[in-house]
Amino acid sequence: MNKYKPLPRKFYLRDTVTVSKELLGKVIVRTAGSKIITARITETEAYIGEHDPASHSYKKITERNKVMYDKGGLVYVYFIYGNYNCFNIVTGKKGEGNAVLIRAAEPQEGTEAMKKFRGKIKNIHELTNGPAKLCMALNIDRKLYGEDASKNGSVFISEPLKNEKFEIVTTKRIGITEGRDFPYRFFIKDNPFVTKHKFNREKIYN
DNA sequence: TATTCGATGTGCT
DNA sequence: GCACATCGAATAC
Repeated sequence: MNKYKPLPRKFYLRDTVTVSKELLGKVIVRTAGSKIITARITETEAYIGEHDPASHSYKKITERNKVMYDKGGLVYVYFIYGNYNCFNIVTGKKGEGNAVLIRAAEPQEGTEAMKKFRGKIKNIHELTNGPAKLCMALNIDRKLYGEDASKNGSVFISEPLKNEKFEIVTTKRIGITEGRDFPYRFFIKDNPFVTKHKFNREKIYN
């Protein structure tokens, strides 16, 4: 378990788009007791409070979004559509209101545990290829709201054990009605553990 | 294979 | 009340 080390705070204290892209290929480490689940991030979206009407932080601080205005590296989990959770990491400095939504990942360690959390699935790609699926597989819910992902806690982000080369594809974001034209969705090219969507074919930069 | 639609609870108006 | 950063089953083709 000590093979994983949290990325430092300063990683998150940067431009949200930069952090979104650089989170690709990093590893989510989820610990619960002696068990460990890890998954390599394959898809992210940027939400930027200042100019982005799709962001929960576009208007003002509320009980739900307040952690987005705290310092980069904290975990923002929100509940959506009556059933699901989504996992985000706050970026930038205190007061800015930015976050990166982790939309998909590639299971590494603990796949049996993930299957148990997910229930019946037909194939392994369905385990984590969507923001709510990822949360189910990693047993992430609002209890983790405000956790520090730059500390060695129950959930954090680490460098991968071995770096693999990949290309990044940029598209518009998925599943939103406002601010849909911003090219703020990023995923690893040709990786099967990515949300299936027609935007995958309408990529914006190579 | 592509598209539609219901389930579901919380936060904000 | 209603909209919602979704999923998965059902329907249409």
